[in-house]
Amino acid sequence: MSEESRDFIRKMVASDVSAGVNGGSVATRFPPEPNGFLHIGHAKAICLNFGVAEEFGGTCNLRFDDTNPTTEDERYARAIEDDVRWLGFDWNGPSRYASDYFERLYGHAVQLIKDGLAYVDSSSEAEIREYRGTVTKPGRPSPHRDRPVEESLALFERMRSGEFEDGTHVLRARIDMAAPNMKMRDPLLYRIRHATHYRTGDEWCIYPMYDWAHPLSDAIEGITHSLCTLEFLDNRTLYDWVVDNTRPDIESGELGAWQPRPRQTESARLNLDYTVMSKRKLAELVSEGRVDGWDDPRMPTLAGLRRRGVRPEVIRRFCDLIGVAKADNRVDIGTLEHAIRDDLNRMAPRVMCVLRPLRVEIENYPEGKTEEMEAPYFPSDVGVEGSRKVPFSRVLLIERTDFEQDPPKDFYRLAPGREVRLRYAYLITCNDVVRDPETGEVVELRCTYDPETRGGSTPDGRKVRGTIHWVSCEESLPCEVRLYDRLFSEPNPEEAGDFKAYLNPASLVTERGSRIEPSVAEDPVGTHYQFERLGFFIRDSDGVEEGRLVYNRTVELKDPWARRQVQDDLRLTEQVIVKVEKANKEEAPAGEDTGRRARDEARAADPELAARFERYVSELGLPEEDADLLAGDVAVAELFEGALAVHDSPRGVANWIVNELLRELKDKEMESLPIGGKEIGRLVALVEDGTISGRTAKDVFARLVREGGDPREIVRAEGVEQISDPAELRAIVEGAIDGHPEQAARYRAGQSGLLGFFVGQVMGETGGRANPEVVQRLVREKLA
RNA sequence: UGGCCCCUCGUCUAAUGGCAAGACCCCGGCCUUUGGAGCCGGUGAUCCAGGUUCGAAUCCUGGGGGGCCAACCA
Repeated sequence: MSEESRDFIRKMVASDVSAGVNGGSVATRFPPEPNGFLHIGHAKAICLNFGVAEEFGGTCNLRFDDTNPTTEDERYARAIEDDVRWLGFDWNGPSRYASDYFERLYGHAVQLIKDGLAYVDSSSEAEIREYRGTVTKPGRPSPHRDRPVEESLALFERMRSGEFEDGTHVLRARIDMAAPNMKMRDPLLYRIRHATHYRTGDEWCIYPMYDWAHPLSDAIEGITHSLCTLEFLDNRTLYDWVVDNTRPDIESGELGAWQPRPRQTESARLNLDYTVMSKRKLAELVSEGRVDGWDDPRMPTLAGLRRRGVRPEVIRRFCDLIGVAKADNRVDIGTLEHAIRDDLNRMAPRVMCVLRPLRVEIENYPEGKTEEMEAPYFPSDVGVEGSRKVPFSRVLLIERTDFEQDPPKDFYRLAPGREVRLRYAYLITCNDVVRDPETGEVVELRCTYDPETRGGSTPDGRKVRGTIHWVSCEESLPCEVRLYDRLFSEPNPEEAGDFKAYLNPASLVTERGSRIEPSVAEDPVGTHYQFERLGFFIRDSDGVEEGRLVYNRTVELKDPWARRQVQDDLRLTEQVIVKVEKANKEEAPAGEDTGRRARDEARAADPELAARFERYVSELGLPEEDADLLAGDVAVAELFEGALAVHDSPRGVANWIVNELLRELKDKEMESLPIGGKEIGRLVALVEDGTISGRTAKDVFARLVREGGDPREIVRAEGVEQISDPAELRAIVEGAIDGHPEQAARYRAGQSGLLGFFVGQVMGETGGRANPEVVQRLVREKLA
């Protein structure tokens, strides 16, 4: 990961480390549920978790989140371990299992009941749903919500001992049935499930839910940074609740005293064009036989990608390329393909294979003669040494698509009367075309070769544009070639209804009559090749027992000619459409201002607030919008008036409160701020009388919010008074200009946006003390 | 009583309030015994409207658009 542009997670971890949070240690975890195979979306999570641990000298655990006995299986756990190792990562210590913590989790639950924070609910599933309310309707308390602690304790114990049927009781956290965040409406912690767990067998018949098991597992393992995907955002509040309401030693000690204290951070999951990433949907494709197992080369699973011929370093590189952020995304499959080609181009030896053979007889080449043509494994620009011999004889096979009876414009392969180069061999000219008398299909070409061009060179210097691949009819080996393409024909198959309706019928085309040069005969399964002019391929495990050769296409070569043939370049038309749509997009009608409505209601309920609003507009002359914000909340209004008491500048003070203070109040209460109106007033006064620059004021404000104090004192102590004297600034301005001659030239050439660049330089140089207006004038003068 | 998150070239990701950058894709050109690779160049973006500021992709307000949450799944 490059120094200069780190993603927001790495920035956060870096800042935690340097601030000494958790003693500066970093511990992450990758927590899959063993209920399916890992896919490339998991690879993104793996690269993130292991990558962060590596880069900050921390550790990363592998933990199986196996709290649902009905879906999980040992074979998935082993396959996941294999996949993580294959990707090139090694986890900290042994694999961990949430199921190893069942006893401890149970103990924490018992304590939670004792603390009055959980209860056994004996409602039915339907009742619980009913009582939970909806996103717009608050929930109602369950009739069992106030069950005595002893009763819940006894019931919970009996749940564990197996006395109850599935679904008869659950353990719930007692939080808030009316919480706007649905996750906080008394979430379920345990359910009864009489099922055999693949690890704990029949030892348990109650199983913890994700929201209970996950934060506690993190806390138990000493995880510092619990990284997950965006859909768990709402769960974070509950995550923190669990951590804050449990104790490391269960019964004694301080609530939430976990050390380190794990923090959850969410980032966007990966979506890839032309495939699906949901485990459920992938499982469906497998179970319905739409694909040939989890490792079908069309699957986005790591097992599938591996069999397709994608190397682990490619997947890591791909994860690097796509980055980590919070915006929903859908990554172009081309980015993956680029990474694959980039890798294979450098490591895959070139060989020749003819997919759909067309017979070519060289009429002037002696019958029975065979020559060995020397063919390098890599083109010179790759720089890898090595070569093999390719047998050449009178009867050859070339690609059917490399011949055209009536060649289109710019076609420079074989056609009647045309000459092409056979790669590493001779130049040949097509003299005659033999057709099937019945069907008229071309079955054979009659050609002559130029003996002077052995190896493909032209001693006379003539230019031959076309070079095609070939094999000897006699010496080549029969093989099967599987041409894989994207699984779906739609970029986003999940978008509309039944994703299976968009399965690409041509996602696998099998060529059974292909022929390959003999040099590959003994190569093991998993050998990568570039079949010249066709793409990258890998030898598949199928057929080895019978000695058959089977190859999977990993990815095609970039092929502008083929692209041109496929007239409708989808991406291009899509681009045009998007642009047109953008241009035609009408201004949407404005909706209701819900914030304003809330504040209007507050004023309707509080005549004094309403009076303030009126006064701000009529007496103070504030714009209605500002007055609305200032007089929408009593605390804000009082702070405003407190500021006015020390500095009577309604507009200036209002601007500072509206634009700066309101930001601080977004996730904080007014009471928690160490400053009041007086400080704001004094700060604004310092700006308005020119004592400090606006920029310095923001620094001072940030400090005020952090630690309080008197702005005047801070300014004096720090010596950050504004510098407005041109004489004092001139040297600094000149220094900035002389230090950046290139920018100066560009500015003089008309790039006036660079004015800000120079002002920024001077501001930085002076620690924000320079008067920017003066600086701006000086820069203009100097560069005029 | 709904809450929360997100919005930068076609795509993905950068950018202390101070030069909108990189990669993929696409388009030219050079080179070429792969219509590959490589090299050189190019097109192309801050969702919108107000506000704050000397200066806004970034801060404030509002609007628009997208996403997540109402499993005894994770």
